[in-house]
Amino acid sequence: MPELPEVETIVRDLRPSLVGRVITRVELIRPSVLRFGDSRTLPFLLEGQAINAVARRGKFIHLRLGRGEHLVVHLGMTGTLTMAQPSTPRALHTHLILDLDNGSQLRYRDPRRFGRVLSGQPSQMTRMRALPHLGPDPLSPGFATSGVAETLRNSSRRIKSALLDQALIAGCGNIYADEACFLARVRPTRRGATLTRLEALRLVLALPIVMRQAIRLRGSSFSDFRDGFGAKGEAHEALFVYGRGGLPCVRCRALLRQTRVGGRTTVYCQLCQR
DNA sequence: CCCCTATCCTGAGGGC
DNA sequence: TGCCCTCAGGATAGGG
Repeated sequence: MPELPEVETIVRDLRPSLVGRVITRVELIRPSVLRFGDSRTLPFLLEGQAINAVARRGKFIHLRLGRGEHLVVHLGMTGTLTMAQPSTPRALHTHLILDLDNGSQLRYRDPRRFGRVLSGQPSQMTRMRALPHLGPDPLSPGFATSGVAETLRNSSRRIKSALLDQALIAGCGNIYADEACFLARVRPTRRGATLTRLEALRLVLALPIVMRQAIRLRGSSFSDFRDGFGAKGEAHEALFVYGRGGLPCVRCRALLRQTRVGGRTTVYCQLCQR
Protein backbone atom coordinates (compact mmCIF):
# COMPACT_ATOMS: atom_id res chain seq x y z
CA MET A 1 0.00 0.00 0.00
CA PRO A 2 1.32 3.45 -0.75
CA GLU A 3 2.66 5.11 2.37
CA LEU A 4 5.04 8.04 2.59
CA PRO A 5 8.02 6.31 0.86
CA GLU A 6 5.89 4.99 -1.98
CA VAL A 7 4.13 8.33 -2.52
CA GLU A 8 7.49 10.13 -2.38
CA THR A 9 8.89 7.73 -5.00
CA ILE A 10 5.96 8.49 -7.30
CA VAL A 11 6.28 12.24 -6.79
CA ARG A 12 10.02 12.18 -7.57
CA ASP A 13 9.34 10.09 -10.68
CA LEU A 14 6.52 12.28 -11.95
CA ARG A 15 8.01 15.70 -11.23
CA PRO A 16 10.39 15.90 -14.23
CA SER A 17 7.71 14.53 -16.56
CA LEU A 18 4.96 16.86 -15.36
CA VAL A 19 6.37 20.23 -14.31
CA GLY A 20 6.04 22.74 -17.13
CA ARG A 21 3.62 20.57 -19.11
CA VAL A 22 0.18 21.83 -20.12
CA ILE A 23 -2.96 19.69 -19.78
CA THR A 24 -4.58 19.39 -23.20
CA ARG A 25 -7.40 16.94 -22.50
CA VAL A 26 -9.10 15.40 -19.47
CA GLU A 27 -10.90 12.07 -19.44
CA LEU A 28 -12.73 11.37 -16.18
CA ILE A 29 -13.75 7.77 -16.83
CA ARG A 30 -15.26 7.17 -13.40
CA PRO A 31 -16.61 10.47 -12.07
CA SER A 32 -17.21 9.09 -8.56
CA VAL A 33 -13.46 9.10 -7.78
CA LEU A 34 -13.66 12.92 -7.72
CA ARG A 35 -14.54 13.74 -4.10
CA PHE A 36 -14.09 17.50 -4.30
CA GLY A 37 -14.91 19.67 -7.29
CA ASP A 38 -17.47 19.25 -10.04
CA SER A 39 -16.96 16.25 -12.30
CA ARG A 40 -18.94 17.89 -15.15
CA THR A 41 -16.78 21.01 -15.27
CA LEU A 42 -13.47 19.32 -14.39
CA PRO A 43 -12.33 18.95 -18.03
CA PHE A 44 -13.01 22.64 -18.78
CA LEU A 45 -11.32 23.70 -15.56
CA LEU A 46 -8.14 21.69 -16.17
CA GLU A 47 -7.69 21.90 -19.93
CA GLY A 48 -5.13 24.51 -20.92
CA GLN A 49 -3.66 24.71 -17.42
CA ALA A 50 0.05 24.33 -16.80
CA ILE A 51 1.41 22.07 -14.07
CA ASN A 52 3.63 24.34 -11.99
CA ALA A 53 4.71 21.92 -9.27
CA VAL A 54 4.33 18.37 -7.99
CA ALA A 55 4.46 17.98 -4.22
CA ARG A 56 3.66 15.53 -1.45
CA ARG A 57 1.85 16.25 1.84
CA GLY A 58 1.80 13.07 3.92
CA LYS A 59 0.23 10.51 1.58
CA PHE A 60 -1.39 13.17 -0.61
CA ILE A 61 -0.02 14.13 -4.03
CA HIS A 62 -0.56 17.76 -5.08
CA LEU A 63 -0.33 18.94 -8.66
CA ARG A 64 -0.17 22.74 -8.43
CA LEU A 65 -1.83 24.26 -11.46
CA GLY A 66 -2.18 27.80 -12.73
CA ARG A 67 -4.36 30.25 -10.76
CA GLY A 68 -3.61 28.45 -7.49
CA GLU A 69 -5.81 25.43 -8.11
CA HIS A 70 -4.61 22.02 -7.06
CA LEU A 71 -5.35 18.58 -8.39
CA VAL A 72 -4.92 16.37 -5.33
CA VAL A 73 -4.65 12.58 -5.40
CA HIS A 74 -4.74 10.11 -2.51
CA LEU A 75 -3.87 6.59 -3.63
CA GLY A 76 -5.70 4.75 -0.84
CA MET A 77 -4.72 1.08 -0.83
CA THR A 78 -4.26 0.23 -4.48
CA GLY A 79 -3.99 3.51 -6.38
CA THR A 80 -1.31 4.17 -9.00
CA LEU A 81 -0.38 7.37 -10.83
CA THR A 82 1.81 6.64 -13.83
CA MET A 83 3.12 8.19 -17.02
CA ALA A 84 2.05 6.39 -20.19
CA GLN A 85 1.91 6.73 -23.95
CA PRO A 86 -1.55 7.04 -25.51
CA SER A 87 -0.84 3.96 -27.65
CA THR A 88 -0.57 1.77 -24.53
CA PRO A 89 -3.90 0.04 -23.84
CA ARG A 90 -5.45 1.37 -20.66
CA ALA A 91 -5.49 -1.02 -17.74
CA LEU A 92 -8.72 -2.10 -16.08
CA HIS A 93 -9.81 0.31 -13.30
CA THR A 94 -8.23 3.35 -14.92
CA HIS A 95 -10.39 6.23 -13.67
CA LEU A 96 -8.73 9.44 -14.88
CA ILE A 97 -6.42 10.31 -17.77
CA LEU A 98 -4.73 13.66 -18.36
CA ASP A 99 -3.30 14.25 -21.84
CA LEU A 100 -0.24 16.51 -21.88
CA ASP A 101 1.12 18.88 -24.49
CA ASN A 102 4.10 16.67 -25.29
CA GLY A 103 1.89 13.71 -26.24
CA SER A 104 2.32 11.76 -22.99
CA GLN A 105 -0.40 10.89 -20.50
CA LEU A 106 -0.81 10.80 -16.74
CA ARG A 107 -3.08 7.92 -15.72
CA TYR A 108 -4.80 7.34 -12.39
CA ARG A 109 -5.82 3.76 -11.69
CA ASP A 110 -7.28 2.26 -8.51
CA PRO A 111 -8.91 -1.20 -8.51
CA ARG A 112 -10.27 -1.00 -4.97
CA ARG A 113 -11.26 2.65 -5.18
CA PHE A 114 -10.18 3.53 -1.64
CA GLY A 115 -8.27 6.41 -3.20
CA ARG A 116 -9.70 9.74 -4.29
CA VAL A 117 -9.12 12.81 -6.40
CA LEU A 118 -9.81 16.41 -5.38
CA SER A 119 -9.83 19.51 -7.55
CA GLY A 120 -9.95 23.10 -6.39
CA GLN A 121 -8.34 25.61 -4.04
CA PRO A 122 -6.48 23.90 -1.16
CA SER A 123 -7.85 26.38 1.37
CA GLN A 124 -11.38 25.46 0.31
CA MET A 125 -10.63 21.74 0.52
CA THR A 126 -9.34 22.22 4.05
CA ARG A 127 -12.36 24.30 5.04
CA MET A 128 -14.74 21.67 3.64
CA ARG A 129 -12.75 18.94 5.44
CA ALA A 130 -11.92 17.23 2.15
CA LEU A 131 -8.28 17.61 3.17
CA PRO A 132 -7.66 16.58 6.79
CA HIS A 133 -5.28 18.25 9.20
CA LEU A 134 -1.86 16.56 8.93
CA GLY A 135 0.82 16.31 11.57
CA PRO A 136 4.55 16.85 10.94
CA ASP A 137 6.11 14.95 8.05
CA PRO A 138 8.91 12.51 8.97
CA LEU A 139 10.97 13.70 5.99
CA SER A 140 10.80 17.36 7.02
CA PRO A 141 13.95 18.76 8.70
CA GLY A 142 12.11 19.84 11.84
CA PHE A 143 10.43 16.50 12.49
CA ALA A 144 12.65 15.35 15.37
CA THR A 145 12.15 18.66 17.19
CA SER A 146 8.47 19.06 16.31
CA GLY A 147 7.23 17.78 19.65
CA VAL A 148 6.01 14.47 18.26
CA ALA A 149 7.95 12.51 20.87
CA GLU A 150 6.23 14.35 23.73
CA THR A 151 2.84 14.00 22.02
CA LEU A 152 3.37 10.24 21.92
CA ARG A 153 4.36 10.20 25.59
CA ASN A 154 1.25 12.17 26.53
CA SER A 155 -1.04 9.72 24.75
CA SER A 156 -2.92 6.88 26.39
CA ARG A 157 -3.37 5.12 23.05
CA ARG A 158 -1.36 2.18 21.83
CA ILE A 159 1.77 3.35 20.07
CA LYS A 160 0.81 1.63 16.83
CA SER A 161 -2.52 3.47 16.70
CA ALA A 162 -0.84 6.80 17.42
CA LEU A 163 1.73 6.27 14.65
CA LEU A 164 -1.08 5.63 12.15
CA ASP A 165 -2.92 8.83 13.10
CA GLN A 166 -2.25 11.25 10.22
CA ALA A 167 -3.09 14.21 12.46
CA LEU A 168 -0.09 13.24 14.63
CA ILE A 169 2.36 12.09 11.96
CA ALA A 170 1.75 12.58 8.24
CA GLY A 171 2.48 9.68 5.93
CA CYS A 172 2.99 6.76 8.30
CA GLY A 173 1.02 3.62 7.44
CA ASN A 174 0.89 0.04 8.61
CA ILE A 175 4.21 -1.12 7.13
CA TYR A 176 6.47 1.66 8.40
CA ALA A 177 4.74 1.91 11.77
CA ASP A 178 5.79 -1.69 12.46
CA GLU A 179 9.25 -1.14 10.98
CA ALA A 180 9.87 1.97 13.10
CA CYS A 181 8.75 0.15 16.27
CA PHE A 182 11.18 -2.67 15.51
CA LEU A 183 14.11 -0.33 14.87
CA ALA A 184 13.27 1.62 18.04
CA ARG A 185 12.90 -1.68 19.96
CA VAL A 186 9.49 -0.66 21.26
CA ARG A 187 6.52 -3.02 21.34
CA PRO A 188 3.72 -1.47 19.24
CA THR A 189 1.01 -2.68 21.65
CA ARG A 190 2.27 -0.46 24.48
CA ARG A 191 0.50 2.73 25.52
CA GLY A 192 2.17 5.99 24.66
CA ALA A 193 2.20 7.06 28.28
CA THR A 194 4.50 4.14 29.20
CA LEU A 195 7.27 5.36 26.88
CA THR A 196 10.46 6.68 28.42
CA ARG A 197 11.93 9.84 26.90
CA LEU A 198 14.61 7.75 25.27
CA GLU A 199 12.13 5.28 23.76
CA ALA A 200 9.98 8.06 22.34
CA LEU A 201 13.09 9.68 20.89
CA ARG A 202 14.16 6.38 19.31
CA LEU A 203 10.73 6.04 17.70
CA VAL A 204 10.83 9.54 16.29
CA LEU A 205 14.33 8.99 14.93
CA ALA A 206 13.43 5.55 13.54
CA LEU A 207 10.58 6.82 11.35
CA PRO A 208 12.71 8.87 8.93
CA ILE A 209 15.38 6.16 8.90
CA VAL A 210 13.05 3.34 7.82
CA MET A 211 11.27 5.65 5.38
CA ARG A 212 14.43 6.99 3.74
CA GLN A 213 15.73 3.45 3.36
CA ALA A 214 12.45 2.44 1.66
CA ILE A 215 12.72 5.42 -0.71
CA ARG A 216 16.25 4.32 -1.63
CA LEU A 217 14.73 0.96 -2.62
CA ARG A 218 11.90 2.70 -4.50
CA GLY A 219 9.07 1.61 -2.20
CA SER A 220 7.44 -1.63 -1.05
CA SER A 221 5.47 -3.48 -3.74
CA PHE A 222 3.59 -6.21 -1.89
CA SER A 223 0.83 -6.35 -4.46
CA ASP A 224 -0.30 -3.14 -6.07
CA PHE A 225 2.30 -0.44 -5.57
CA ARG A 226 3.95 0.84 -8.75
CA ASP A 227 6.23 3.83 -9.22
CA GLY A 228 5.59 6.73 -11.59
CA PHE A 229 6.51 4.56 -14.56
CA GLY A 230 4.61 1.41 -13.56
CA ALA A 231 7.59 -0.51 -12.14
CA LYS A 232 7.75 -2.32 -8.78
CA GLY A 233 9.96 -1.25 -5.87
CA GLU A 234 12.21 -3.50 -3.82
CA ALA A 235 11.78 -2.17 -0.29
CA HIS A 236 9.49 -5.04 0.75
CA GLU A 237 12.46 -7.41 0.46
CA ALA A 238 14.36 -5.45 3.10
CA LEU A 239 11.63 -5.10 5.75
CA PHE A 240 12.39 -6.27 9.30
CA VAL A 241 8.93 -7.33 10.48
CA TYR A 242 6.01 -6.37 8.20
CA GLY A 243 4.70 -9.46 6.40
CA ARG A 244 7.06 -11.70 8.38
CA GLY A 245 4.81 -12.98 11.19
CA GLY A 246 5.98 -16.45 12.32
CA LEU A 247 9.35 -16.02 10.62
CA PRO A 248 12.59 -15.56 12.57
CA CYS A 249 13.56 -12.09 13.81
CA VAL A 250 16.48 -10.79 11.72
CA ARG A 251 18.21 -9.75 14.93
CA CYS A 252 17.66 -12.58 17.46
CA ARG A 253 16.07 -15.35 15.35
CA ALA A 254 13.09 -15.68 17.71
CA LEU A 255 9.81 -16.21 15.82
CA LEU A 256 8.01 -12.92 15.19
CA ARG A 257 4.60 -12.46 16.83
CA GLN A 258 1.63 -11.38 14.74
CA THR A 259 -1.36 -9.72 16.36
CA ARG A 260 -3.90 -6.98 15.69
CA VAL A 261 -3.85 -3.43 17.04
CA GLY A 262 -6.73 -1.15 16.20
CA GLY A 263 -7.86 -3.57 13.51
CA ARG A 264 -4.45 -3.57 11.80
CA THR A 265 -2.16 -6.54 11.41
CA THR A 266 0.85 -5.90 13.62
CA VAL A 267 4.13 -7.85 13.71
CA TYR A 268 6.84 -7.53 16.36
CA CYS A 269 9.63 -9.44 18.09
CA GLN A 270 8.71 -10.15 21.68
CA LEU A 271 12.36 -10.44 22.69
CA CYS A 272 13.81 -7.41 20.91
CA GLN A 273 10.84 -5.10 21.45
CA ARG A 274 9.97 -4.29 25.07
C1' DC B 1 -10.92 10.75 24.69
C1' DC B 2 -10.41 5.94 23.15
C1' DC B 3 -11.72 1.79 20.99
C1' DC B 4 -14.33 -1.20 18.13
C1' DT B 5 -17.01 -2.10 14.05
C1' DA B 6 -18.88 -1.29 9.61
C1' DT B 7 -18.28 0.85 5.20
C1' DC B 8 -16.19 1.53 0.80
C1' DC B 9 -13.92 -2.19 -2.98
C1' DT B 10 -11.32 -5.88 -5.87
C1' DG B 11 -8.25 -9.59 -6.28
C1' DA B 12 -5.58 -13.17 -4.33
C1' DG B 13 -5.43 -17.42 -2.14
C1' DG B 14 -7.22 -21.47 0.37
C1' DG B 15 -10.46 -25.28 0.79
C1' DC B 16 -13.26 -28.56 -1.32
C1' DT C 1 -11.74 -26.04 -13.17
C1' DG C 2 -14.70 -23.45 -10.52
C1' DC C 3 -17.10 -21.74 -6.75
C1' DC C 4 -17.37 -19.82 -2.23
C1' DC C 5 -15.26 -17.89 1.62
C1' DT C 6 -11.90 -15.01 3.93
C1' DC C 7 -8.61 -11.62 4.09
C1' DA C 8 -5.86 -7.44 2.99
C1' DG C 9 -6.49 -2.30 4.84
C1' DG C 10 -6.50 3.95 4.48
C1' DA C 11 -9.76 6.81 5.96
C1' DT C 12 -14.06 7.90 7.99
C1' DA C 13 -18.42 7.60 10.51
C1' DG C 14 -21.12 6.06 14.24
C1' DG C 15 -21.97 3.62 18.63
C1' DG C 16 -20.39 2.11 23.26
